[in-house]
Amino acid sequence: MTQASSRRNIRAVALAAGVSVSTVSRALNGYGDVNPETRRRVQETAERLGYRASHAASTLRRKQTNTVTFMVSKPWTKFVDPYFLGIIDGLELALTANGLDLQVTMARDFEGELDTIRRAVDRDRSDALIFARTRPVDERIEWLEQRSFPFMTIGRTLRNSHSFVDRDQVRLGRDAVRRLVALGHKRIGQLTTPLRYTYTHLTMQGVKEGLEAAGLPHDPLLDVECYLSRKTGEEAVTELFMRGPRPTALICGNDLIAISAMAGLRRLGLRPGEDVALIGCDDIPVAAYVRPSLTTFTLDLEALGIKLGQMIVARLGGDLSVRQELIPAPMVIRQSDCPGGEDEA
Amino acid sequence: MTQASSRRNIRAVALAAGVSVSTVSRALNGYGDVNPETRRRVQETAERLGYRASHAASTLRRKQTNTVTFMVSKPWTKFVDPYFLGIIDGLELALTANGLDLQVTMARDFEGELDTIRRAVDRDRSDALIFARTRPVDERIEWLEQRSFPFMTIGRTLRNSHSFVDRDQVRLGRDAVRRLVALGHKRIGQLTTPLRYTYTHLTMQGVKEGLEAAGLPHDPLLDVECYLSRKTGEEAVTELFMRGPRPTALICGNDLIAISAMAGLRRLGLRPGEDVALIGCDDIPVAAYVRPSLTTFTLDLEALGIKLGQMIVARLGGDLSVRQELIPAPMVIRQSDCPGGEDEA
DNA sequence: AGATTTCTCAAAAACGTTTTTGGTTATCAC
DNA sequence: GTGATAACCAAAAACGTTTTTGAGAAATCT
Repeated sequence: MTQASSRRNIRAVALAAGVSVSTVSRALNGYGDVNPETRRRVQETAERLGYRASHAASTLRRKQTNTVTFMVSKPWTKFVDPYFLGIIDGLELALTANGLDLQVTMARDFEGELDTIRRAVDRDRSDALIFARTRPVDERIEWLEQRSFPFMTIGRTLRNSHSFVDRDQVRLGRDAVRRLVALGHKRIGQLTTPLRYTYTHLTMQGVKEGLEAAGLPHDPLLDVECYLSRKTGEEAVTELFMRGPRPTALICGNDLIAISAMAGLRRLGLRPGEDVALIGCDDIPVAAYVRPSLTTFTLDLEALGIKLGQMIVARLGGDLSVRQELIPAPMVIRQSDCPGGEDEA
Repeated sequence: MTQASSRRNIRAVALAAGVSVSTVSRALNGYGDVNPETRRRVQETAERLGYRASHAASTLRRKQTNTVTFMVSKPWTKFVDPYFLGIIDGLELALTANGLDLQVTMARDFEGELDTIRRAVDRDRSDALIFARTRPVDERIEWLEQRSFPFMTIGRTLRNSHSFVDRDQVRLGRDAVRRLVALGHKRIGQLTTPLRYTYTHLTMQGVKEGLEAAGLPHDPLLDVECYLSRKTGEEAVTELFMRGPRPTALICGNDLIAISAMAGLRRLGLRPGEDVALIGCDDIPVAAYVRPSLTTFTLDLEALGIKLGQMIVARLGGDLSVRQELIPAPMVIRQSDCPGGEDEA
């Protein structure tokens, strides 16, 4: 009808190219059963008219959205951002290379996470889901496994029955201890990220293993959990140094904890990087510029994102195998990890 | 048919509730012409079956997606993340309160930006677009205006014919100068963000106005443009202090520039916050913890995001008026802006 | 009582694709 | 020359909604 040509839809293209609607579809989607010459004409016509297939209609008919959703939780938002965006970056690269769109969505709080997932899954808005900040027991994972909806996480759980990518936290913890022990430290404390997350426990496990390997005892009194919204490294240090035997070195759950801990040390009259050694994690942009510059662990976030994307692509391509990848996080040594421990001998 | 009840669609609900398909639709979407008792029964049935309307089908039929797209450009990614996520946070709040979904998408590079926009617009994937990092002449805006597709920006252009939200950069520049002048500084330099962006020019304009108001000359030799990926504050400071008359104070385009400039000053044997005053911008989390702690400008990002969301909601509700809002950025005074200028008298 | 309005809902059309089915023409083997 | 095969394409069904149209019943008015 006349409508067909006024709206910019597949019928308009068919009309203009002098073929049927189905031929246009096959031609543009690269299927067989279409003469090369016809295909060329159709493509040209579509180009000329500025036609692009409606995503909604196409999603409705095939039952796939060609979209992968990355869910970011608000509690994650404020402080660990570089972590987040670097991954997105690589992920997007791997997905678009395979004709998939990446979509980021956000959950306001922990309760909202499941809602957000439901909105994406039940309403057929995406083919697969990705999220991070996994917890030892994670109801999001249970929910998704139950409906066998494709998903992948950054981080592990206790059961680990699903596919994930994760930083090698245990090794990271061991490496930090080994470095500090080599520098002469004997009382090594931790300012940890929230215990709610699996990766905190894994790091702590690595630290414990490192201490054992060095023949040192693990004193739980030297560990403090930090919540960046409420308890910064500054406050944690104050608490830690007031309550008992003082550590000579601190392994910090992330760089912001480490940098704020420096401020706390100064308030106690201690010189970070001289009286007390510090090691951070994440290598945020300012880590190289603070004083003392921060020894920390870096991570190729884009590479992690790319790997993640490739796993998702394989999964959506029908590969149902469970893949679990650990990415090493190399230490970048700067100035905050000073020698220490002489005063104890 | 039997199919209708096996798939979880509107027909299944209609069947189970003993009403017609159209009644289910009207009942669930809150339209009139449906008996309260019937509506209750339908809602209950839908709930029981776990039914949610397919987004694709619903989008196809009404011609709206109920989705707003926020486009973030990769060049933005690496360094100014908190800025980005804070806004998203508020935006999402305002949108979901009005039944709209937020979707974030990413452009790999400057060329990719227009592609990304086209993908969202031409394929009917969203009802409105939001993006930041506007440039004085911005082809994205021209493209969207040409098709009168609803959009809103964070930041301005030269023409400013569209709706936007922006930080009051000019005032910010003036405030910084006023503060430094009051502290006795006479040679005030700038380490600016990339000149590609409008907001850089606006800040510089504010600085210029501030200098004029104080009766001080503006020496372009005191200004250096920084690209964080290549030229950090550290390198900019080195260049600046080698080439001529040295400033006694530096207004920095963002906090990371300021903090890396501190490192540059130290390399020259100067003490930041004592020999040279520094003012940053953005108030990133570490700003309070570096030494000297950084005087900078903060911004209620969530509030900005909320305002943005409300403007979008109004626009999609049919309000075509152009709205332009400037958000003040209060200065938070810490230690890096020391008195100065005595040695010049 | 008859006419008119209001209320409630069912039927069907439409949105723009993709995919299945089947038909026509050309090509080939015999 | 006939039958089979292959290549190409058109027609129509289907995806799951929303919205328009209109029909029947109940209530109200004259």
